[in-house]
Amino acid sequence: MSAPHSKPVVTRFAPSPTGYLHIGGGRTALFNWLFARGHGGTFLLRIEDTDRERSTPEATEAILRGLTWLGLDWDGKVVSQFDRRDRHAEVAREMLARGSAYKCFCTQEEIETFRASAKAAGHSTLFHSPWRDADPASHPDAPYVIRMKAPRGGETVITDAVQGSVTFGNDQLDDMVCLRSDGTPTYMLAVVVDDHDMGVTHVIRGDDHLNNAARQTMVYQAMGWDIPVWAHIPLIHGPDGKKLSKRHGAVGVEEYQAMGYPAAGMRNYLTRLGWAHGDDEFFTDAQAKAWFNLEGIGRAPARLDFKKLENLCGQHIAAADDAALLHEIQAYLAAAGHPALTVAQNDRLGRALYCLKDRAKTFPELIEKAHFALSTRPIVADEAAAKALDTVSRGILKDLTPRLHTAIWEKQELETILTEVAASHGIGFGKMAAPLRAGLAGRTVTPSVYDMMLVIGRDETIARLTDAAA
RNA sequence: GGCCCGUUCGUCUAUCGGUUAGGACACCAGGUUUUCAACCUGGUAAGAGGGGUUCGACUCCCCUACGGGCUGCCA
Repeated sequence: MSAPHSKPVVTRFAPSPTGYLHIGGGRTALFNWLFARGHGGTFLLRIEDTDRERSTPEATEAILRGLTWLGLDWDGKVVSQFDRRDRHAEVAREMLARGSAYKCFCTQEEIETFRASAKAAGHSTLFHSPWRDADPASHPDAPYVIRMKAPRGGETVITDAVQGSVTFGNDQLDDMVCLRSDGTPTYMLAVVVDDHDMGVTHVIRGDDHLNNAARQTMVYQAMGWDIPVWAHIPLIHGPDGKKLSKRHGAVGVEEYQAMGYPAAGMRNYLTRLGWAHGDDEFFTDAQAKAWFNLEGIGRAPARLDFKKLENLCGQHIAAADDAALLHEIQAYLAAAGHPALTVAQNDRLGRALYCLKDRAKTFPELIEKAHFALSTRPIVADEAAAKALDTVSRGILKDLTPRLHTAIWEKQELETILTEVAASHGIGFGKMAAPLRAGLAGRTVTPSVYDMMLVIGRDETIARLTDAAA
């Protein structure tokens, strides 16, 4: 870490709106959010839309939706980088006035030609503009870009909270373009101006920007601005260790919602991926905020492990508050394109959650096990369940139903009755559970038969069992 | 090509010169059980390779290998 910052923490997430919110971007946002929230700081959101060709409002919407689903709330208004282009141009001119930048009249064709031949000859492709030290009197009346006048000798050192001290020889850094020939700013300039103007104290971003940090440092120095604390975090890789791409399956954050992972589980998993706090694996948001620090971030890229994600999600579902869980399930259903629950289904699912949430790792799994609560008569047994409803079993059910009419509808009593009925037929309760499941749920995989009976109630239980026994 | 970063069980990681290298997920075996899930017990499994420095290296330095990133008037 560099000099201690006594200023309040300000972090930001700055995606470019060229597609959905990538899972790696989601984690970057999460880290920034956790760091800000854990330090009583501010978390800002800036859309880097200076590339007009590739930026779309749809992508911005998708990114906002992804962040919202993940539960990452930002402070203040979303900043559009493009809206700040006049300010960026102003800074470029200021650099020009200070002599730390210059006008370059080379055309893109010239530069491309140079790079192609340099590459072919095996030389460095760093471009050295002949206009760097040209007399302004010789400037033609033609389009130009404003380039940073980067120091030629010496080295630039960046101090990174994750990567440590990283040194770049200045001969490796060329005079980057700050203002394009059409007057629009480049990312390299805009990111520095915006981070400065927005008061960003900690830049936590992917380590694909590590090299850029050296270039950006030069802009800070040229303008005499304070350099933020850098924290370049490794990218997330696919299960095979390769760069995460579409062929690995889900890359967009919203896909994870559609697959039925609870947001709290995603946050926990993503936080733990590439960051550690001793041996802690399962933790709440409050704990994550309190514990998260830059020192705990690893330096190697981490691979996505869906098994572990599921395990953590299962724990979060089990720990969730019923009402909140119900809301999230409804949102999942909508995101996955499933029909919404009816009022009756919603009511019964809400009452069934207590016996469902301990046995599901994802929402699809929970919904599957909630089949008994979401269905109405007649309950149609699936193939496996139907096998449990043979003649003998139906006879037992017929024997059972009359006794349920007068039973006290609570677990203890039901247990007593079912055990007695089973015993009277010379079988253990285990043998009786299968036909009960088939009759009550039409499935072989369900919650406890007692829980199902309690959730759907006496009348429905008797009706379903009577149906099954017929 | 040049520059930069990385490398501990299959996976995520702990360790910040001295540990029988720990935990979690996954996996295997056994137990429990009302299906599933859960739970209990036990087990397999790691410092990329090679040089140094040191009384002592996973830990510090160098080289190699492998992986990744940057090298744009993209971000």
